[in-house]
Amino acid sequence: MSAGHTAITTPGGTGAGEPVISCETPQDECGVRDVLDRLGDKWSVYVVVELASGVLRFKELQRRIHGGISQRMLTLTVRRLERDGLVKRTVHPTIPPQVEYELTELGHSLTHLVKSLADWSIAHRPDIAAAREAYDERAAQAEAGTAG
Amino acid sequence: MSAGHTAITTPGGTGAGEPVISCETPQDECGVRDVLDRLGDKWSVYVVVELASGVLRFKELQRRIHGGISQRMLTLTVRRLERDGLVKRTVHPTIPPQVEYELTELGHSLTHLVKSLADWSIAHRPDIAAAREAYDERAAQAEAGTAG
DNA sequence: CCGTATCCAACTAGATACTG
DNA sequence: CAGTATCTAGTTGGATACGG
Repeated sequence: MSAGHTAITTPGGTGAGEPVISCETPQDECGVRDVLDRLGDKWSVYVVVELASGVLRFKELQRRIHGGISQRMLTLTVRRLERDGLVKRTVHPTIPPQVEYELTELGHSLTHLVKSLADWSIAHRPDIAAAREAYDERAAQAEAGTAG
Repeated sequence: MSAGHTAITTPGGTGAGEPVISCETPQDECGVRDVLDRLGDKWSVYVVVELASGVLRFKELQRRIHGGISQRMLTLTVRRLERDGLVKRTVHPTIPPQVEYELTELGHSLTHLVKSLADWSIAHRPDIAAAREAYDERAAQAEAGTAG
């Protein structure tokens, strides 16, 4: 796991030991950008999550996500994931054609991260909601104060 | 850390114990979407990373990221982060004005996640690069085979 | 069934000019 | 210095029609 160009230090007196990400090439942000470019789009995470539980065919995958992903977007998404080696695509040359999707090992290793993300989100959702309310409140008041 | 509606199970014979994310409301993906909506844009992560090391003023922040974030985008980004309670904004009513940005506790707790993301990315970057090359190779060959 | 192609709407982001 | 406003370009995503 030799991280290479990532290091952790703890700033002054903040106490708890928050990680400070430092890298030789700050523009790359140590590669965080890479993962985010992969998962930051609208559907990739959904696909990974659904595939985490097993092999799925195209239509079935579409049905599960069915908050309503279009054929087009599902195709684009699985293609990208396949290209990145996160998803394996198996074509059975039957009639009608049958295509199965599953996570690769690499893809499975990602599910741990996704899990962390989910946990953090759930744990802090109330905090964020509160922060937003407070912010919007202040914004509204500032608006009122500025107007007139 | 009672996760609420996130659960881990291990599928059939895959072996290693990859997490399977399940939730009551699959459309929400257990809230993964939430974090990603926050970090998935082009600049948020950069800001969080830079702020992870300490307090920064607007201009300084812009300079550090300066792969080239515009004033506009930096403003929008820090505002969103502020609204979500990840960043604290302190205005010193001096002349010229001076505004300082720093991570809140909530923001700092996120840096751990970002770190994980970075680590994963760095660890698997070669795998992904290889997968891409292989994929593009295959695609090129398929192209050649189809043509003519 | 699985996918591609096309067209269109919405959003994100950059450049620039201007204000307090 | 910090921020807003405007205008424009690029990208993403959805609907639909069609092809293997």
